[in-house]
Formats: sequence, structure tokens, C-alpha cells
Amino acid sequence: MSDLPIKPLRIDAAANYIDAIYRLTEGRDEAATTNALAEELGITSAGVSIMIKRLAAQGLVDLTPYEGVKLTAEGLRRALRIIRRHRILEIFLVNILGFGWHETHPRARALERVIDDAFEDRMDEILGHPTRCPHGNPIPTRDGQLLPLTDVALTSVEPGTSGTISRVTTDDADELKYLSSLGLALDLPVRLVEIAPFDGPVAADLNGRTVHLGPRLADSIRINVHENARGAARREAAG
Amino acid sequence: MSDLPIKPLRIDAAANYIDAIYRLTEGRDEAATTNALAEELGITSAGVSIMIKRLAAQGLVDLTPYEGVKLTAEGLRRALRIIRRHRILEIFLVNILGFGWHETHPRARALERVIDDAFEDRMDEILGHPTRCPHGNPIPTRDGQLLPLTDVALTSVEPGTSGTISRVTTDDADELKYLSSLGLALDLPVRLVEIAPFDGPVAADLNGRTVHLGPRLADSIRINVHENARGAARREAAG
DNA sequence: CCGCTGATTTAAGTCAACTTAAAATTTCCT
DNA sequence: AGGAAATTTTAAGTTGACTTAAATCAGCGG
Repeated sequence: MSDLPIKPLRIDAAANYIDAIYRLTEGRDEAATTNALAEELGITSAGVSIMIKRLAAQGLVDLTPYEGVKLTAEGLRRALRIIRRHRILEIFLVNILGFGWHETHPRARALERVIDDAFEDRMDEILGHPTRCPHGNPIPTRDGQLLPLTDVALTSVEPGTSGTISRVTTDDADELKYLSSLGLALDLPVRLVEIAPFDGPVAADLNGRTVHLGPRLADSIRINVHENARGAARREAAG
Repeated sequence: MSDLPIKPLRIDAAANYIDAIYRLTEGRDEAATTNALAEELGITSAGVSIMIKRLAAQGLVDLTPYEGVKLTAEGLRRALRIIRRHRILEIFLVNILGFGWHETHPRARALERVIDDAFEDRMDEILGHPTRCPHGNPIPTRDGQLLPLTDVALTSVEPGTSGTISRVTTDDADELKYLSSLGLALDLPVRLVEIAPFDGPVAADLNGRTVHLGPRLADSIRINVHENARGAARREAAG
């Protein structure tokens, strides 16, 4: 009649921070600032300040006071374990449970900190070892390897450039829902038509139909440029 | 980039208590004592004493000081919601994820307090609206109905009585593992051969083979007695 | 290079859910 | 019924993860 006491009733808060720091520093090489973390985690900067000191003491982050934090090798290892779990869960929620790609994020977030390795492995196997999440983000391997991304922002290429939708970088449910209502999905062919000036709308040819997106939303769309594309990417992929 | 803040970093402790109280009072009509709860939850009786007062203030339990607690109607409703979630999760873990029946309990326990109604409904649907968990316990309906059990303890029938294994009431992984290693599974035909005196071993014919079990373990096996059984049940089903 | 602004850190307090130790209550035994 | 033993409750302290308010620091504009 006895089970595991489920002793720690509080969820490992460190994982929350590690995870947030990873998201904030992903790609760009800068440190995550206290304020940015506070915003991301929805708590005050004072709280963050205290907590990151504890993380630093545990060797999970490198802390430069009044500067910000970066993950240490160990911190990064942990972050990638969580990211892997998160993304596999997202695929699981979509492929097995039948949720839409806009319904996965908070659920995966809640689940990722209670499942164990065996659970992760079963999902991975059932799903056929997926390599990316429903939004196109690559899934780190168990030992923390992450495929380098070759995609670029839709808004970073010359008008006329065509490619394939590789990734969507927003987590926002409403935005994702709207995008799929436009018929947008991974691996669809897309061609940038025009970017209106002064933060104007972005026109793109999506699988034959022309859609118009606000600049912020367009920015979250990543594409792999076709080999024979007419225009060239203006800059490298970001975040 | 923002998600739900996952604000309450602490898991709803009340659910833990409700759940434990249900398990302790299931079947028998007595109140759950402070000590029993403390044992079940792995905390001190002092802590339980404080907490159940809070639960009482919330109208979830009826508290008689120095006596114990019983669930109120509302408390029972909540307990049954958790139990339902738990048992559906167990089926899910076995049927979809491929875990053994001894590997489900702690995992379902961890998961049951982070999934939402939609998740529960998807599982229920995918599983074809199962009516019992892998250990044979009935699954409450969404509105808290629970099928009355008609099974009795294997150790409560006259030697010679035959029936079908309906349920196993232990949660212990090792015990469950051992039972399945003996070839025991739900719905198998079984016949009580003999109960040795002085808390002696219990001999049973299990699907043709005779197995010998310690009295405690045998006690956790429930059977539905065959209509044409030679012996009659000695007492009603318990716990 | 002085001072102001905004970001960051420290200090001190809160809250839930515990803990240990002591006090109160019930139960059991003769 | 009387008193020891067991159980339960109260009191007071601890812990983790916050909070608000005050103090400190970086960085730049003039």
C-alpha cells in the first residue's frame, strides 16, 4: 500500500531557470540579464538575482554580477535534457494524443518535469525517434548533440527568394493557431513576395496562395532556402 | 516567447491528502486516522494534523478531533476525479507506452496532478473508454460514478471454490512483478486449493498450475466467484 | 568627471508546507 | 477507576521560493 512518498512537493525550480536561460541565450552568445529572466519567468528581478546565485554555487551557470548569466557545460547539458524531453513530448502530444500544434507548449512544459528517462525513451521509440518538434525545432540527442540549423528568417531573404518552411519560433497558441488557419505548416513551399517598408506587412506566396503577415509574426517563420533560389539570404539564421 | 508562468511551483498538496484519505477509507466506513495518513504520506502526524484542519476549513473533509477525517461529498468528488485520472493513466502507460503493470503506479501518480481534462479525455478516447485499470480497479466515470465491486478476496472463499482473477490490490512493484512472474494476470481462472493454518501459505490452482503464496500477498488477490462454484464465499468483499 | 537613470543586488518580510518538541487527549490495562 | 501508553494536537522553528523596499552599481550625457 506504500508508494514513493513523492517527497519533494515543490518542483525543481532550478530546471525552470536553466530552461529559461537556455531560451534567452540560444543562438546569440550573450549572457541572459536578470531583467530578461525575470520577465521570462514571471517573477521579480530580485527573486531572480537570489536564485541565480544559488545556481552559480551549484556550478550550473557562470555569473558575472551586474552582467548576467551563461550556462556552464553542466548547465547546458541539463538544459538540453529538458529541451529534448519537451520537444519529444510535443511530438507525442500531436502524433499520439491528437492535439494541435498550438496546444502542446504549456502541456509539454508541465509534463517535462515529472516524466523519467524510461518514459522519454518509450515515447521516442513509439514516435520513431523524431528529429524535430511540431514547430520544427531540432530535438537534441540523449547525449546533448543538437543538429546545427541551416534555416533563415523569412524576413531576412530578398523578395523573390523561395524555400521551404522549416520552423516557427513562436510559442504563442493564438499565433500558431492563426498561422495554421492560413494553411501554414512545416515543409510547405514558400516564396517571399515583398516586405512593406516602415514595419509594414510581409507578403508571401504560401503553397500557391498569397498571405499577408504582420512583421512580428513573419519574423517567427524560418525557411530553408532552395538551392536554385533567385535571391540570396541577407544574413545568417538567428535565434 | 511568453508562456504560462507555471505560477504555482508547488503542486496542490490538498490533492495529495484527499487522495490518501480516499485510499485509506475506501470500502470500510471508518475515518482515516492522523497516524495512518502520516504513514501514507510519509510525513509526521503533526504536519497532517495541521493540514487536515485546513482541508476541513475548505469543506473537503469532516474532521472529528482525536478521531480522524472522512471525505465530504465535495472531497469525494475530487478524490474520484484524481482516481479516474490515475487509473486511465495506468492503462495508458501499459497499453500505449508499453510499461509493465508493476511500472505504472508512481508514474501515474506524478502525471495525474499535471495533466488537464483535455489530456484525460484524449487518453480515455484513444484507449476506448476503459472501465478498469491494469490491476483491475474500476475507473470512475467523469461524473464520479463507480461501479460496485462484486469480487471477493481469494483468501475469503472455501477451499475448492473457483473463479476468475478480477483485481490485485497491492501497488507494490516487486509484489506485482512477482505475481506476473507466476503467470498471474487479470481474468485468468483460479481455484483456491488450501489455506495452511497459522498464517500459512495459500495454495491456488492458477490456470492449471498450482502456486503457493504468502498470506499477505494472497490477500491482495480478488476474484469473481464462478456461478457454479462448489464452495461459497465466506464473507463479503473487503477494501 | 559629475551626476542621473536604469539595471541589479541586498535586506527584510511572507507564505505554504513542513519539522521537532512539548502539551493535551484518548485508550487500554489491571 | 486510575494511570501509563499511545495518539493527536499545539507551539515554535525551518526551508525554499518568492515578495517589496531600499541600497548599490554601470554607463552615459553634458
